[in-house]
Amino acid sequence: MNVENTKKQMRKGVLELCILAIISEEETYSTDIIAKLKEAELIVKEGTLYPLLSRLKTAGLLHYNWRESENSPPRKYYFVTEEGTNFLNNLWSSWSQLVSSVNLTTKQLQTVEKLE
Amino acid sequence: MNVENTKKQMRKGVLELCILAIISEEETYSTDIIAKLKEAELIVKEGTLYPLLSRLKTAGLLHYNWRESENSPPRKYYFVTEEGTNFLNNLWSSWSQLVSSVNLTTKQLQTVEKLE
DNA sequence: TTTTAGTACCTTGTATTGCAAGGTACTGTA
DNA sequence: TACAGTACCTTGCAATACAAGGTACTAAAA
Repeated sequence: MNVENTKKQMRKGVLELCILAIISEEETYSTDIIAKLKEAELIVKEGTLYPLLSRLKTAGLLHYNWRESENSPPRKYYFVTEEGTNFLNNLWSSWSQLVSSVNLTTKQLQTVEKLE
Repeated sequence: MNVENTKKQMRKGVLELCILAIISEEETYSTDIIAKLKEAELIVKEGTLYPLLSRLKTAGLLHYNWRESENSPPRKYYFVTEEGTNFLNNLWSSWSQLVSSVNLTTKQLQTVEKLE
């Protein structure tokens, strides 16, 4: 049992929220999504992102348009459907509730942190 | 793809943090742990908790003492080892970082929330 | 023309974990 | 002796992050 591993596990389900949030802000494509996640210090690999986008697409939460680009192959620009927006809102409230639950169970830790 | 399911996925790894935090606050046993999680609106089933406690025990992060109890079978009272305390601190900082990453990627959503 | 570098797309298989569903065993009471 | 309540545990499944591999397009260099 090691921290790095648990760190990965903690992200399960959360990436969906982040990726939907990013796409809902602006139509975008995979490499750019990875870059934006990286800015927020969330390192996501292609092998993670592509299957995730496919799942969201299949579930009708995302759609995409092909767009040409200079000096590179065409890109899939994703956007969030109405259904996707609802889902995103639900995810957000689930996440908010999880954060508040964790805050309650880790009160002690937070106190220690403040004392330092 | 449904919200309930993703909600479960979001808990992966987080339960370790919460359970270690609860035990670190006070020696306690499984049924009581479940009750405390429930207070924080985290519904955890026995089939989740027992394997988790076993893993943490095997990894040397937890130990336990048997204690008699009135009107019921003996209980395993768990406590966090020194190694477990280190691990807990690492989990806490991973969690804090995840929260801050999610906050960054979902800025838009939070703004919407405030406007309501 | 051929090769290389960069970008963009995708798939397969593995490890991990939450949980449903089932079970055993101890205590005190009816 | 039977039952209810508590406490413990196991097996098998579903879901997801990711390592590791691959294809295909563009443009510039050899």
